[in-house]
Amino acid sequence: MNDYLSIIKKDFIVLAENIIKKNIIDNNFNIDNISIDYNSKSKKGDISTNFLILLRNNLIDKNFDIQDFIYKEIDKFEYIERIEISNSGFVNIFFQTNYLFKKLKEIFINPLNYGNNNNGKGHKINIEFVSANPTGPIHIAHIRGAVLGDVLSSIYEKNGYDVTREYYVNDSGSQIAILGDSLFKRYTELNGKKITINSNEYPGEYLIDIAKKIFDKDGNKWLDENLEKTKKYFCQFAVNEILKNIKLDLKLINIKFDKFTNESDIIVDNYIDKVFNLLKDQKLLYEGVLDKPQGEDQIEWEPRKQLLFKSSKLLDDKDRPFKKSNGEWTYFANDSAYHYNKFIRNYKKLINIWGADHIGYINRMKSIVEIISGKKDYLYIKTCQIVRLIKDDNFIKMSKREGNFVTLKQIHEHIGSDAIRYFMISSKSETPMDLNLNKVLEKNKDNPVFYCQYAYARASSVINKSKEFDKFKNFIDNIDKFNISSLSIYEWNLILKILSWPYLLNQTTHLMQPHKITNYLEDICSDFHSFWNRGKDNQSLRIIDENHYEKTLTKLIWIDSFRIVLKRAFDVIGIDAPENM
RNA sequence: GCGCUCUUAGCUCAGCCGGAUAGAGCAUCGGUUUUCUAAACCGAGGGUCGCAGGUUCGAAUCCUGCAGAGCGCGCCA
Repeated sequence: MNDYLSIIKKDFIVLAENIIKKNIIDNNFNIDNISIDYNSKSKKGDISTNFLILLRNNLIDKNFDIQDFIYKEIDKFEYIERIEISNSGFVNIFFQTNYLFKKLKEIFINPLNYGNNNNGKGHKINIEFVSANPTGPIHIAHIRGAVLGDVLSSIYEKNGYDVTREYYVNDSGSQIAILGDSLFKRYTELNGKKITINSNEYPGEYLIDIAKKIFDKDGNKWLDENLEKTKKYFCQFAVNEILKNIKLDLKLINIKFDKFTNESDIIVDNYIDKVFNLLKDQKLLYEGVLDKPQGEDQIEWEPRKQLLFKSSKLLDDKDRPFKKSNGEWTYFANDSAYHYNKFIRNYKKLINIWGADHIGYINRMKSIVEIISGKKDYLYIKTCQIVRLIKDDNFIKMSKREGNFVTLKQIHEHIGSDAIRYFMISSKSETPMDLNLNKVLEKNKDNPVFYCQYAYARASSVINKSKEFDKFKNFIDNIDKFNISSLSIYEWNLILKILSWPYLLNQTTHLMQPHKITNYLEDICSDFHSFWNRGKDNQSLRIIDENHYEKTLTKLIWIDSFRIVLKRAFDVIGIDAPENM
């Protein structure tokens, strides 16, 4: 990475290593603690660093004049204009403006890839997300994980990883059997029978539509068929239809998966035996009885002997059942088999996105993947807290029992793809989110999606305006005729932020926190709107000035690079970059 | 009871592998349009960073305890 922040950080590390070699500081000095602060409000320079404070604290000879030493060393950095050292020891760094503008020009070498890097070196990683049971449509509880997984995937791609977006289809087990039964009931209803849907069955009206398809195709033929054959048929038909609709719904917000893995295939291919043997060899399985859980409604609990996984030896707080007391594998056992399957597909790393209701499941899964892979942090699990919808100042009430979840399709019809995608990643996924459906539709600065897209449209309008003048038409061809003396402090501030995009993108990936991107967007767009309005009072701050070619050219260069960065950020989030609004 | 996650301005949230005076938007109040998009901008007020200790040059950030909220806790997935 050769953005200005990565470069200076690297140079500081080299400098620190030299200082260590010269026996000026002791071994307690930790290079990782060097901060490069480019975005704090309190900073006094272009960037600031705690470098000197750290050095001071680790001096071997307390009388050594480290400050003077640093002044002299940093003087050798050709891209630094000057530094100022605060009383507390922060080093405030000012860059050479020529250097910064040179960096700005580099953006145009390959604008579509600006900010991308190859840290991933083509390594394969697997990101599994959504994986909603194919028993009903995608709804509000799935959306946050869906967008998060997709955005994380695209971030990893831009960091040079080969990403597989994967969906695990739970197409087996008792819930699917119940689904098949519910569908069959709807089918008999179409054939004139009166039905009642039990509380554990699926009441959703989508099953009526699916039943109609079978009825249109086969008439009443299934009423008298062999029961086992019928059950199997209705299960499969239901899963296929529902999955088809899930795919269509996800497509509405531009989410596509590279791979769907069926639980039934994992079972058929017997991966579970492999995991079973692995655990047996390591003596991590035993027949035992779990303690009574302490929840409220555990009245019917009675002790039962079953096969347990000794997950408490690893990361978990208690052991977990691997087989049911009737000898069947538990869901956890099947899921372990699935993770084994992912492991042998040679991924460098697995990432799972889970809803908050699975938090209690994390440690057992990480434990077993540790056994499977032999690596400590092979599996990373990112969790999403719930989203509550607010409309007209009230929470929209949802009940699983009544099946009245707000579906993705409904939300999409209401607010559209851009708003869904933007808002779903705009806060830290581990924090519960309230989404106000009225606010996200507003076309004003209350709505950050609009606010950022509007900045893009404004910047585009200048670029388009410039094309009305022959001399500015192909300004990029004359990129070397710039004159940076015409730039204001507001513009330098924006240029610094534009140039921090590659660093930010890399940091976002490292921390797996896409909301950093929306924060960045709102920050840089706010500065842009602010600058724009200054041009109303101060003619010299306006971009296009027919009579001053070099000045206009220079401004067009930075404003076009601003557009490039916004476009890259929009691209990662997956929202539109409109030139007109 | 145990585990995990969360608690920052009236509201919604950033900031968290320790760093300078804790930031933004909304809401409230007051200003700015003959101009490249005012769907915008500028300014003001607003804080015991849940509480209490600890670690240190320095804590919203790390550790411990406590309180509150959410999720979960054997044959559901």
